[in-house]
Amino acid sequence: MQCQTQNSKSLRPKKVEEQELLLKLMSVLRKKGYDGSSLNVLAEASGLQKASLYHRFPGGKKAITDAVLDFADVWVKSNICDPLSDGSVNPEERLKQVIKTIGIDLYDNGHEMCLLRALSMDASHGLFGHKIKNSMKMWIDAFTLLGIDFKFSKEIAASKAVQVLVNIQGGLVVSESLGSIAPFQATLKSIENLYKKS
Amino acid sequence: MQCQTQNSKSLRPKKVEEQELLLKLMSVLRKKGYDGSSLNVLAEASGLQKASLYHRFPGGKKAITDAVLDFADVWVKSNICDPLSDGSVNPEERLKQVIKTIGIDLYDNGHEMCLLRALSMDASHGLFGHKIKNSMKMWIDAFTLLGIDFKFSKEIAASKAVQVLVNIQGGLVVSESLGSIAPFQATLKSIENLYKKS
DNA sequence: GTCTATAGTAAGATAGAC
DNA sequence: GTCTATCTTACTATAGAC
Repeated sequence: MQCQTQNSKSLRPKKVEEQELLLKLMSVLRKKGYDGSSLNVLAEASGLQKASLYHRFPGGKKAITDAVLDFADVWVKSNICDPLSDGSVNPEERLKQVIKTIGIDLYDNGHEMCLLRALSMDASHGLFGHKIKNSMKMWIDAFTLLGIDFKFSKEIAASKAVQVLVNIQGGLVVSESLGSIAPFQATLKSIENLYKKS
Repeated sequence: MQCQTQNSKSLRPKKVEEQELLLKLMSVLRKKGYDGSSLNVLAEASGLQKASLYHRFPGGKKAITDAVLDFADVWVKSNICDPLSDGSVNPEERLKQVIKTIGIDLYDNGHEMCLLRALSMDASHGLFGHKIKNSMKMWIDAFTLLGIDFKFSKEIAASKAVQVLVNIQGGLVVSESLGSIAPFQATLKSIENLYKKS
């Protein structure tokens, strides 16, 4: 996910960095969804012109969204999934840290939307349904492994993992609808309780 | 919500019933969201031409969506909120029946989307945010009253009501992402457990 | 109340200069 | 690699006949 090809000389128009470009494009897709993210909007947000976006992503809007989905997957794997199964930390601490990452870095305390949900409407679900499903599975598998480390059975761990995702997604939707981050915050708290041994 | 004005004579082109018209329009908005619901699509789904839709809804797409949101509110009030506070039935039975209504009639076992969520993206949130907030509050207030009938404190009842909405919304999102109704079904079950006294 | 036809605008996408 | 300019299509919205 770094810039691999930088022309050695003649850097007049200066290539926009892939990573920050994808971040800007992702920001638009999260807010506006697929149908609402026109190339005009994507171009303005990225600082490039439409034709430049087509040069970077010859497949147009679909290719942009594919790249953003892959970029998000890499981020989630390294910031959520991998920390969740880091054997050098105890499960309680892992969960606590990851919930913090989810709340702050990923969703900005409930102010940011979920990319997968933003792409869940008819048109984009048809185009990216398979990737969305795999990304969601990645989350659930990671939390299932955590549940097993908590000594829950495989079945209980899988059930709790689904509940985690339901709580995150539902908390985001309700918070946005009400215009208050309180439901999302309460929901993150309740996820910790899901794994409390009692 | 019935047809109030039917021309006594000369019913050549036959007016399309308001109720079934709104149902067809709502179906499109739920699936495709605001940006994805073009007037061409809305016209085709409704069986009317674009110009006829403008005649019925002079404000265009925004007016259509406003009418659909009002229509949905009436449905939810009479099929969800009112039954939840029906004093002639005990709270346990009320909850059971309403969960059945939510699961089957409203969301078709998790196959149908939530209208409020479908309208939650940037553009439509800006236009209908106030109505979305009020509709969501209506749900929460109704479940809060139910919790009070269950003898929970006002605060606990309000907290449980939010959890109900979080579970419904989250269950729908996760079910759609995974392409399986199981998470939504499990989520509805867990709502009943929220009100189990023990 | 519904229709066909059309105006005006914004969309996705490409060609070619620098 | 980025840009301006342009093509074609789809969109919102309106005019006017039946």
